[in-house]
Amino acid sequence: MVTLADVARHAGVSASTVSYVLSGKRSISAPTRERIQRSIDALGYRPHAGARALASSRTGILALMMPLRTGLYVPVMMEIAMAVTTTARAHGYDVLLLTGEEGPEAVRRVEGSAVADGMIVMDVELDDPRLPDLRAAERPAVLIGLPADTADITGLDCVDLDFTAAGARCVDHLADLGHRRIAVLGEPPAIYERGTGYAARTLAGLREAAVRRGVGLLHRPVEGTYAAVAAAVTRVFEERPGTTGLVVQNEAAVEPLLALLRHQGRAVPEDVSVVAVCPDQVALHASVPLTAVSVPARDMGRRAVERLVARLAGEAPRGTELLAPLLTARAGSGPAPRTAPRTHPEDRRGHGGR
Amino acid sequence: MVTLADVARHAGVSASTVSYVLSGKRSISAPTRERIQRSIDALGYRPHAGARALASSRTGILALMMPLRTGLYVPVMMEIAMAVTTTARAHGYDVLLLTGEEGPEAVRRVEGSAVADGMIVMDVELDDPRLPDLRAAERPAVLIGLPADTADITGLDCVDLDFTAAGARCVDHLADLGHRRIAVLGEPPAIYERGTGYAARTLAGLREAAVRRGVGLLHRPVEGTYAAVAAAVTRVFEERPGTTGLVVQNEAAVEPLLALLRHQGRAVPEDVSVVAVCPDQVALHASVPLTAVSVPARDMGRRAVERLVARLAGEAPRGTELLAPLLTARAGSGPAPRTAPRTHPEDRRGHGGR
DNA sequence: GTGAAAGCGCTAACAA
DNA sequence: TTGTTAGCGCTTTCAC
Repeated sequence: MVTLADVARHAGVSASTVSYVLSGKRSISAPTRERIQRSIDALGYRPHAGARALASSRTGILALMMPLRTGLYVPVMMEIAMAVTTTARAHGYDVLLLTGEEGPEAVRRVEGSAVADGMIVMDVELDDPRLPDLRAAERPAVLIGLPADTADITGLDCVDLDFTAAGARCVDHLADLGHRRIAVLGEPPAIYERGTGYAARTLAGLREAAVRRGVGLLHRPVEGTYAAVAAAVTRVFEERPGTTGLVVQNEAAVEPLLALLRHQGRAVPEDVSVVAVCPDQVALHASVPLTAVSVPARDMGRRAVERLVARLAGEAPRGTELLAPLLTARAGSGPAPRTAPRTHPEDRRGHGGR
Repeated sequence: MVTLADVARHAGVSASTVSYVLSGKRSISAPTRERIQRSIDALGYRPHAGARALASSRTGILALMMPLRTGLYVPVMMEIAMAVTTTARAHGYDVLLLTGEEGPEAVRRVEGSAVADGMIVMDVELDDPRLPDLRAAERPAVLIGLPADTADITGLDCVDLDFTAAGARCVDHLADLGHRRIAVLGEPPAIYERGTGYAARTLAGLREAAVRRGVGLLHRPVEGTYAAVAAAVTRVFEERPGTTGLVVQNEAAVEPLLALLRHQGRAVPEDVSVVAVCPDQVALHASVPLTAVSVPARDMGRRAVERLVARLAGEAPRGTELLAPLLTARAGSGPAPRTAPRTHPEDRRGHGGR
């Protein structure tokens, strides 16, 4: 293995000079620097990560804590992870992958063994058990998601989509189009029960806007299966026959929903408008391109890294950063039908796949 | 920060004794070991990862190189990554996430800077540019996927599903049910062009079995959009009207396909049988539970880590391990219809969503 | 602008 | 069974 000492000898300088060429923390004369650089290239030298970590107490690694028990549809998580990784690389960092299931222990492990310089935590719950350890930690952490308490005050650093505004935006869009009765197909019940912040905040935004705009709102958590979606939608139309607007926040439910509406003979958007809260790609590739508030997974991952790197450089103060929701109108939504939609004979038949 | 020396002082022993308690590489008397353990707990000591890496030249980290440019549907990649991470943890390793886009340079970086003890490489292409560096590396690597040349001979270590057998299994299943004309909806053209091994191997298996069983086989690469699937399927039924068996190897195409068949009035499995090559979860949660050869993502990740860990322990020789395909029959496939399916008026209409 | 040298915290011979 | 000690390869003060 080629060491820094080898490079120094080859270039006829001292070890410290080589080190300073690498770190740029000292001005080096051009000739010396070039000579050293040639030696580095000639010998194929790479600094030993462990030695560097020991001497400088900086590892060049960011830990990313990612949920393990995501269900079937995980593009958002994946996109965040990849954005984190590429952004980190762009700043000279590598990414260590931790599973959320390790819980607070993983936080302590990273902190105690100095295996990473800081961490990014995904899938934050309203009352997350990792928060105490994250607050106590020396190393900076950035959360993707918001816990229940006001993050600013408690010294945490958060990045997230403004889901409250996103929910409101969906209702406003439909209300602007003349829809008076809206139903929401939400994430599976387990997500709400677990205390996942984004789901609760979206719902709050939906409700606030519904009250403000004077439109009726029905909320149904659903599993992402065809049968579950069919059951929920059928009930909605039975209980609120005049429903013409649908909001979906459940990636797995999007295609089942569209298939079902087609099956029931409800045209989108002529009879029913559908607005989704999901990644742009999902909305775009659906069998009917959907109007959607996009979940900017890439931006979230990127911003989280940028904040963390800034903190490591001693720059930024901590705080909460909410990304503004962006609604893109597509074929899935249109003006509310002027007359109540005709009765659908399918409403009385059973649905749910086969 | 608590160091090993602090623990030694607190317990009244030498540093090496503490080190040996931690590593278990030396027998320590019970009283001493317990006393030291109490000191460790009392002080909350954690070994410094960098110091350990420097002194022992072992980092306790496995690098995982993962494709970045996976399309929309990535459950398989995600599941492998998570299986790798949890299995690695179970063996005392952490996982460093690298993007495949870094290419051979990432391999050199890991090798040169000793940031990980070994690596796992996903998304291996038939003639992968990373192979030379992987072969030259001191540190062991395990590939998930097979390159073109016989891996055993060239000293690489591979884990993968036996996709050739998987393809054959699909055709055999349909042939056993009496189907005589089979069409394959494959991955997007780019996947084949890129030289991704699994797609080519599956196709080889499909073709071999088709010849062996004397059934007709049509192969169509498709993008995972409703429009693309609709176009491909419509063409298939026009060109081979008697087609009653469909094999899908394209996660994104599964739901569009089922929706389209429903739309065309082709009952599954009465008119058309559908067999998929995909993760069990995808097959199970489809709007029609599909007969499928499951891609055992979890097992692949687990086995890759186990092999790598064995190599790091100096045990195992390198070689290729192909996991046997397992076909699970579900509602999506049934006996071939005895008469040719009726003509579908939809065949003459245009499809493709909206 | 450059060099010398003292660690960083741990492991693993070598000694006892 | 335990202790002593020499590094591991790099960073960074201090000195010139």
